[in-house]
Amino acid sequence: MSRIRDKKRNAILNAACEEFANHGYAGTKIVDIANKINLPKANIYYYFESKQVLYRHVLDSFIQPLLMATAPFDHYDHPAEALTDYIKLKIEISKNHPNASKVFANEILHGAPHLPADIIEKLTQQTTRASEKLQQWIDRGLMDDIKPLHLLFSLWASTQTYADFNWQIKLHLKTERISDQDYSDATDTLIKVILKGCGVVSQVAE
Amino acid sequence: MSRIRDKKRNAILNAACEEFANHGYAGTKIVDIANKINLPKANIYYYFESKQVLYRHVLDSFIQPLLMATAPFDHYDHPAEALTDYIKLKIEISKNHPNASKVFANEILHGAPHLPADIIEKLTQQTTRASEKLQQWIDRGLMDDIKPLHLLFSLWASTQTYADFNWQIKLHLKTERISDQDYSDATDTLIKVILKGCGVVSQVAE
DNA sequence: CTAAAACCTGACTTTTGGGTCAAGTTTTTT
DNA sequence: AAAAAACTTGACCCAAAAGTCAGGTTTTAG
Repeated sequence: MSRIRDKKRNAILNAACEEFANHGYAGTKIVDIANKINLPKANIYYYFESKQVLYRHVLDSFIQPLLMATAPFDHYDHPAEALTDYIKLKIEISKNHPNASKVFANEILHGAPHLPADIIEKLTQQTTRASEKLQQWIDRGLMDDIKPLHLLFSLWASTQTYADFNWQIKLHLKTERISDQDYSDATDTLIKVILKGCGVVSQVAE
Repeated sequence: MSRIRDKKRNAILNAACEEFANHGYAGTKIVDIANKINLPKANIYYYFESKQVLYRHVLDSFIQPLLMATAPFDHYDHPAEALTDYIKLKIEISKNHPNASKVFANEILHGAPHLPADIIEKLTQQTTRASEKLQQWIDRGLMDDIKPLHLLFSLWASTQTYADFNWQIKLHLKTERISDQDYSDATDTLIKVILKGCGVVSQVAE
């Protein structure tokens, strides 16, 4: 049974993701995706009926993991653990899936013109849940009285930036590639500042 | 002397900025910019010789204020004041110039393909200066030992997000327009979390 | 008032890039 | 081994969007 299909489709999706990440939807040419993996353009159209459809498949291919990032807010019942893990997870995603993050960022930046409604629905649900969890912790005195949504916006942006705006990060770190050490520094700095900044009580103290 | 020129060029630059912000460079059509201000397309070409040139002028028209955001790091010699003012200023910019911020964000997101070298140079200088200032304050014990660059990345991202990703902000705040109250909440939350998170000593205590 | 300069624009050309297709080759199935 | 199915691709088509221009109108300078 043809495994060629799966293999090729995957190669195309990967190349497409990179192109869409670097040039946006409108700025991406099918022929560039094709060239990147040494295929004639027509071959792309054998596997994906249109640019729109290809883009949708790219979105689908990574959207689930991205939406899963708020999981720590469900898994733990203490802000120290949850915030720590959330930051770690989000930085990890920025490190390992920068292109996916960029495509997603592009989408949001332009008002989500291609995001299917069910994805948007899930996005709001995740955020609402995380926000409610934070409010509970605030009410229980486990952290300072801080607007949960604004904290989430800040966390989201601060972690996302290592993928979305990695050009700038590299520029200022004066490096060609953001190193493991840099990601580690980013994670540590964020965890330190956010936990202390939110007045999260140490877990053992509970 | 013809003031028509200045007036029209300005109207075009504004319309162009909004279009470029919402659709990116490649996704923006000259005819849409023209329609937005009820001009025939050819009129745009009377004032700007090409799409590229128009885009450059849009960048030039707002880049100076954006680069000025780090001024508080030069004006003050204490992290409490400097960080507070920087956050206020950046949120103010996100509030008042969301389109400029978006165009800039798009540029960075895609690896700054159109940013002139001198702008990039200024950008790194500003960041370096702010970073050095932070390090001095850390050395003088005015705040915790935190990686200055990563703190700056976080601040930049957290404030920028209210312009760049305002679609998402609106979605989660369940509002059509981010209100003054929301911007105020954002500013307060950020100042509170960051100052405390960085262990910035209160100014009077010095 | 008039000539020059600046401005305006409908109709046009050119370029770009998404999408198609017919005529192949390769792989799979029986 | 032969038929069917899956895959491949060069050459093409076409719509959209960038860009041009000739011949007009309006504004400005003297």
